[in-house]
Amino acid sequence: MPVSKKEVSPCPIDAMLSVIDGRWKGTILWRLLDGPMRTNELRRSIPQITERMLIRHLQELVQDGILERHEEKQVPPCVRYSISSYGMTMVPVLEAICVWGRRHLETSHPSKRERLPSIT
Amino acid sequence: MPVSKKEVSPCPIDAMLSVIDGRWKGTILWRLLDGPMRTNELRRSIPQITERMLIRHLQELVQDGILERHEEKQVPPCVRYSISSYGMTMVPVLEAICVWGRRHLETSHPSKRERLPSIT
DNA sequence: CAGGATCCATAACGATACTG
DNA sequence: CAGTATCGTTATGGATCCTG
Repeated sequence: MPVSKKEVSPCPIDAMLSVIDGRWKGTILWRLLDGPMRTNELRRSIPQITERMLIRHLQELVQDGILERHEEKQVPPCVRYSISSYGMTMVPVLEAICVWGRRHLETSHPSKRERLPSIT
Repeated sequence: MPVSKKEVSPCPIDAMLSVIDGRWKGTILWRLLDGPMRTNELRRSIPQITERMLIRHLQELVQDGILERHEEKQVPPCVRYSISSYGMTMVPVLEAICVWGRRHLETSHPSKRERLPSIT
């Protein structure tokens, strides 16, 4: 087991996790995989999320370059969020995560001590 | 955009995140990708981690079936952790995460407001 | 409708001392 | 060496009210 660059570099797993981590980010991305959505549309589609957390997470995802925010100047405001082209590079990984996650859900493992289910 | 089963099932992304989520789990798994390690060995390889969190995370990962704990009965104790065969099913996904994470680190995105670097 | 501002609860994490 | 126990801190998320 050779000394790898692990010795000196930050953990890339964490690098990605830091982007998709947050109580609802996984769910938000999951929803946006189907296409752009408006803020309220997203909110309704994730019943348990609060206004605050939705906005917060959306902003962070935008900051990280994963999402794009399209605002149509008008009253009342109309904002649409979509996965950016950079965010798209993450999609295959997200899908792999989905696949494993789905199997894990079925595998009905003893300890599901967590955040699930996020959508009921 | 058809109505998918998303309407009724928990989010599979979260399902997987719930397993690898935790301040140091990503890093721990990342290290174990190279092979089994002893508790203290792991600890030394992740300087900033505290005893408590290491043990906690290891236990959770074992509970979730991702890790295996091999204890050799002797004094002083010798415990080795390794990725279980179930955990192995997750490895390709972890690797995909690593690949994206590495690119993301290089992409030097503006907001790296997070947990990084976890290994200095 | 989108989102800012406040206030609060608590889960997650960290430091440290201790035990078989 | 591996793991417990206790305690303090802080980050995260939640509830609510408010505004252009």
